[in-house]
Amino acid sequence: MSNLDQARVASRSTETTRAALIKAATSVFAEYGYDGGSVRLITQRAMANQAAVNYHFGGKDGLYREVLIAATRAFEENAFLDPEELDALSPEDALRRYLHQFLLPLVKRDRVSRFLRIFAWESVQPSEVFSAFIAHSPPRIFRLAERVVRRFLPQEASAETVTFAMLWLAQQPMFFVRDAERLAQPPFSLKFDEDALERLVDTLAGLSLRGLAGV
Amino acid sequence: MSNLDQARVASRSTETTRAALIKAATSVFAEYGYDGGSVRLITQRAMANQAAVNYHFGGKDGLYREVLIAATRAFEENAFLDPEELDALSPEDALRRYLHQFLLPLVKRDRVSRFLRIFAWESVQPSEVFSAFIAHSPPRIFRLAERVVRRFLPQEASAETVTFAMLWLAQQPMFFVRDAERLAQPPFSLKFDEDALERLVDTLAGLSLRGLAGV
DNA sequence: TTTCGCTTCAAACGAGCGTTTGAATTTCAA
DNA sequence: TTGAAATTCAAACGCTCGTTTGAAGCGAAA
Repeated sequence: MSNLDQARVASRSTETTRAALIKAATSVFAEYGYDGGSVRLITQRAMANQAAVNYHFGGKDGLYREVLIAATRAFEENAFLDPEELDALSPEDALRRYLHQFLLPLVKRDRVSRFLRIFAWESVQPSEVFSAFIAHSPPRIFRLAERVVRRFLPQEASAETVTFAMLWLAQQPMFFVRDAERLAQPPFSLKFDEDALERLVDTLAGLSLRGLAGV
Repeated sequence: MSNLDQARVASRSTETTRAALIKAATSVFAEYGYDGGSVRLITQRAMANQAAVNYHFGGKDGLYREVLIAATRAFEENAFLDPEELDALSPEDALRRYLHQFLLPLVKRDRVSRFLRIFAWESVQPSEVFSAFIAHSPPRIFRLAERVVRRFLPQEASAETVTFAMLWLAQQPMFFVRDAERLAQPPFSLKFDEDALERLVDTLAGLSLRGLAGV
């Protein structure tokens, strides 16, 4: 009908506003978390009206859901890290690849970095939206980590041991990404350029592979 | 003067109110962080008047500062973990002791657990009060972790490597303590009783000592 | 050009926040 | 017992929050 056609044509400016809001919301939620990120700041950065959030997404929670969908899509992109790509590598290389990929946000301040930071917020301040969102599909970072640790652990390892090891590995890069800004200041004063990132990957891979005693 | 005497004597009921406020503030800030924890909820739990916070502590930030002081005192207590106690143990036992001590909050829902959770909040949402508080004295958990890793690393290890390894170790127990509630729910469903805690210490100690390849 | 949805907009609403106020109450030396 | 200082209290202030409202702007079909 003409209604639909109108909607489709008019959706060009609609999509502009929607996309600007999602982009602004991603950066705001990454900075301040879901509760701390205000609709006023989001619409200000998106150069949109405050009411636009409710008009296009039904409310703040609807906008956040769209951000999470975009984040999931970004992680699922094969360009980020393909599960089968991990299987093709040796266990050691798979581990290094995993660490490197999830530490990349330290030097590339891109969308993925902001998505990881949103996940970090959720680990301290879980929102209902996020809980419902991941209820039936654990975040990819955990599935990839499990795939890596299973390459190392013996077949007879208990499910609990696998889970412990998986969480142990998964949170290692998340910590450095989440706390990067704090670590950049005294008393740590860690500045992450590309060389420092490589050294960090080396150190973490060494620790994870052989432990403290093997460094 | 009589003024001072009065103040000293009257301070009995004053101390009651102050202590109740600090205790309530500790649990509220542990649950909701500094920004998310409201003065109204704190005074409600302490069964005190809202204005009491400003009267006794000058404001919300003053109360938070007192909580951080109490937290520091709790960590500095030798009963928690004595740095020299670590040196008396073998490197392996020092590592196990360190992990066990910082994972204890998983089964003991005590004050220390709440203080650790406040630190977790600060790693995502740093408050000015906290930043000023730790500016010239890094939290004990990091100093202890450095002491442990130095037992393992070779003398010629670079300062950066020591820092990487120290952070790597320090954040391992913090993760499990911080995310305990989330890990208790699907898809992980980890319930931490005392036996599970021992198994977790075993697993983490094994991973940290010998790495994934040595499990 | 008129008409009709879709979208934008400024303004306001109600709720929660930290803080202030000034009076009421308690405490204790004199 | 009296009087002054310390403490408590209910109420209100000013602010930010997410959301709602109704009018204005807009583009395309008629």
